[in-house]
Amino acid sequence: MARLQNRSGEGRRRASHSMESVLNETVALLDEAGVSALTFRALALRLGGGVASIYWYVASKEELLDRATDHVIGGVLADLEALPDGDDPIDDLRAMAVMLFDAIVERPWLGAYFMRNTDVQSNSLRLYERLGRRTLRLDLTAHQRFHAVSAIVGVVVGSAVDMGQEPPKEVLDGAVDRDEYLGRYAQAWRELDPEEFPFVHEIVDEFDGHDDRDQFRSALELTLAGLRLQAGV
Amino acid sequence: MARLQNRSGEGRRRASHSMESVLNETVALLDEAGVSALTFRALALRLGGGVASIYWYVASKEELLDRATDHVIGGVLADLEALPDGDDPIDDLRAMAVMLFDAIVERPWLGAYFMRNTDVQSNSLRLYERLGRRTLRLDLTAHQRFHAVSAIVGVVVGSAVDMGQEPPKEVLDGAVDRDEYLGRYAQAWRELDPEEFPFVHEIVDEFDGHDDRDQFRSALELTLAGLRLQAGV
DNA sequence: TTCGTCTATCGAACAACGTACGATACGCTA
DNA sequence: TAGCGTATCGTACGTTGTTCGATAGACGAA
Repeated sequence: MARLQNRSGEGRRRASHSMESVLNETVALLDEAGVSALTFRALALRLGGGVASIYWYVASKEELLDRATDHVIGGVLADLEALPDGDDPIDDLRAMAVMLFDAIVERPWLGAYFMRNTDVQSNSLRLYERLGRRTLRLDLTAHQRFHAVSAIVGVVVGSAVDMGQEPPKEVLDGAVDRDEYLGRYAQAWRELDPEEFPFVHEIVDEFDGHDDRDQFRSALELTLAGLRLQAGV
Repeated sequence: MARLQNRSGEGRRRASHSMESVLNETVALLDEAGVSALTFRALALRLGGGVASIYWYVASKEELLDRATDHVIGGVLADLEALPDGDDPIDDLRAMAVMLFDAIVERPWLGAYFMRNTDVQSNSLRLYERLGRRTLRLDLTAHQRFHAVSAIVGVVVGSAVDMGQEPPKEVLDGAVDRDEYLGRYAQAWRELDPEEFPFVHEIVDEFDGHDDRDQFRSALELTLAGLRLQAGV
């Protein structure tokens, strides 16, 4: 039945893709509706082609995600390289970390895949290099340098993973906004026994309506302060 | 055909579960073979029952993972509460963070689910409270306190997420051990252009065969040093 | 006992997913 | 025109989370 439509002449055109278009549509899909929306079928639909075609460009979904991640990290890297070198390496590190974090805030799905496989993600490796290079002017051992950069990346990723969790669908639908969602948790916390949860009560107002960027900045500041101490600058 | 076996009299006994046994087998499955091995069918097999029975205890896989996580966090919490209060709150915080981290090292799957939903994960909330309470004796604002505890949890989770990634199956099978796996990456890095990747070359020997615990401890130390500075103690 | 009700279990089916396979269209060179 | 490498696609397979309706067992009321 349906086969008759495929006779040729009148039949549906074959789609024509490219690595670029595949990655772009993958990223668009991830941006619009999160990781759970990225399926080979949905992606094929967007590309106007068949499901199996995608496998010509990518061997698995894992590789698709790695490549999509590296694709957008490439953009972040370009922005990062446009950043001028300042006098203070630690200030530079902060600026870079904030930039990376902002990119992940814009695309929360990044957090889960960033830096997962530097074979495929060559831009991630370049970004790691870029970060680390700023530590070369600090008075540290190679050991300390390695750990310092890992710590900074850890702060970024750690904060980002928190936010990378797909919010409940009520929030995704827009039926409930983020502040109200946070507020519900805050309310539940407020109803806890103050004797048993003194700390939670102390900070519940801070938690309610808090900004993820502030939280990240504070964590980063602590790490950088520690690093500054270690480097003696 | 197969239906004849189910006549009764000679038929298979009905299984009898409990929330405890469901969670225990879930944890056992996760411990033995990782998140990808946790399927309702595999779990049902272990429990000696049917697949649908699990849904009497849990509404979804997500809830199963949340409850399983909270189940083991309960144990960690007990260990944490056995820890004596020292003179220095920051030393106490370090001890607690290390304890939590060690628990996640033992069960890498924990990292991905810990603290995801404090509705279900009441033990995680208690653990958060326990951590935060140590900051009450520091000279900080509520704002700073909130961020400090978030930062510490962030360091733990951030380090743990790195390690929580399921290793390639060659490592899981035991065909390749972790050091050799790290070594391959190190080798690939060593073959990069030293002009283009000076930092990667500087730290490749540190990366090769590095201990995740060291890496975590260093990151934690930086954060705690920053916190100590902030609190002025 | 007999009935009904509440708890718990289970087989079977469903839709959606990642993936494999074989067929085939298209553009090029010989 | 024939052949070949590139690229596309319909289709099917096995596995997954989840749903549904049936039903077994325990226990108190009649």
